[in-house]
Amino acid sequence: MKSTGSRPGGRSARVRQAVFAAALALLDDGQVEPSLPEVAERAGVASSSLYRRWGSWENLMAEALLDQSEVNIPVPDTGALRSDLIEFAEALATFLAAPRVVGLVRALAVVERTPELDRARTQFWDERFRLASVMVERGIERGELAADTDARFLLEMVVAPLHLRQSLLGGDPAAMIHQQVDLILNGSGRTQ
Amino acid sequence: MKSTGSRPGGRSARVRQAVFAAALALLDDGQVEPSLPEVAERAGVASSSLYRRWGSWENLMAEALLDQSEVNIPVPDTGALRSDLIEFAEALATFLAAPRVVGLVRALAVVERTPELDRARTQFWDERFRLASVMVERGIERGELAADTDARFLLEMVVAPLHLRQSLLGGDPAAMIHQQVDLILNGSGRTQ
DNA sequence: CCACTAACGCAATGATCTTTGCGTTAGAGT
DNA sequence: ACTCTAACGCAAAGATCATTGCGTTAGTGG
Repeated sequence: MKSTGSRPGGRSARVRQAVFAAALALLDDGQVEPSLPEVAERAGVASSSLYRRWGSWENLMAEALLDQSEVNIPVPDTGALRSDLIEFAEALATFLAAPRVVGLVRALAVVERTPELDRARTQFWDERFRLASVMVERGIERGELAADTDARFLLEMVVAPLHLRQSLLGGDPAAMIHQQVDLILNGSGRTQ
Repeated sequence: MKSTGSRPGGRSARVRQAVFAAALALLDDGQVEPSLPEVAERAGVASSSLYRRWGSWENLMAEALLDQSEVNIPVPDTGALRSDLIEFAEALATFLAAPRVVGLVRALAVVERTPELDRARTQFWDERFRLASVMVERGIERGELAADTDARFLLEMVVAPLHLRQSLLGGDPAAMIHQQVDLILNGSGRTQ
């Protein structure tokens, strides 16, 4: 049979990668929301292909996001939870200020809410929180936190203020990291 | 003399209000970033007037934001800081889910950063945190918090996770409000 | 009440985006 | 190797955005 399946191999894959690379490169150049024709030209493909495939910049970004897994913060292991969280938060603050990441986050915030995209976004964030959770787990093993500590919640408390400042308030996210981590650890019913 | 001054009265003021109302109405309809012609048509004015006056959707939003002060969360006074913060956070969570607010927040997050907009945004947030600070001040007066408590920081810790879930993560912001407030108060070196 | 003019509306223009038909190309299946 | 077809490129057509010149309107100041 000829199959009814899609065709993700070969040429399509090359176009896909070229487009993602071009899109991210435009973000790096400071472009906040490039048009599809701009992306197409930079990628060396026809803009009609982009319109047919993604339809909009937001949809393209959402896919590029899930594709490029280089969107990661290194998880430190300094031997103590407090310094781990501070180091992680500082790396995150720097990371969030990069043009590419600003563009990604904006796109994520604006993209149309479809069931597929919701699943993609959930998967994206779950994965990142899962990676960061090892810091909390090590903290629990060292006895710095109660065994039933909600790692996801704790990490949300760490990253949320950084995101808020970066995307809305506009201040310096890094300025309050120590204050934050101290508050969170102090309030997390630490055992020591 | 004939003066060189501007002319903010009468007709101009009517156009201004009509445009702001139309812009917010479009946000209510789910439009994230309406074009100036769209706003103009809804407002019943010529689009050329919008281009001359504001030049872009971003500039228009900045002015509309500062003009429409109806963007406020009622500040509760229940007699205890914990219940004040919980009530406030729950109202905020509901508020953030309203289409108009989703639009405003998205617009604020997506808008290009110009010096004017930075000032407008800073003023906007300063004013809102100032209003909410009375909760913290009353808490200090009641002896629930240390006198040198950083009200702005504490409030950022309250609102940040709600914003994060609403605009990025996608979960239910209200689900963790108690957990949040307990953590924050517990970690704020409360005196009781 | 009259003169002045900032701000407006209208309409033409050019730029850019978006859609669409059609022929072509290059992987996929046999 | 050969066939099939999804996805692509090209280019035309239409839609929308953005700019600009010019006449008109309605507050402003005397």
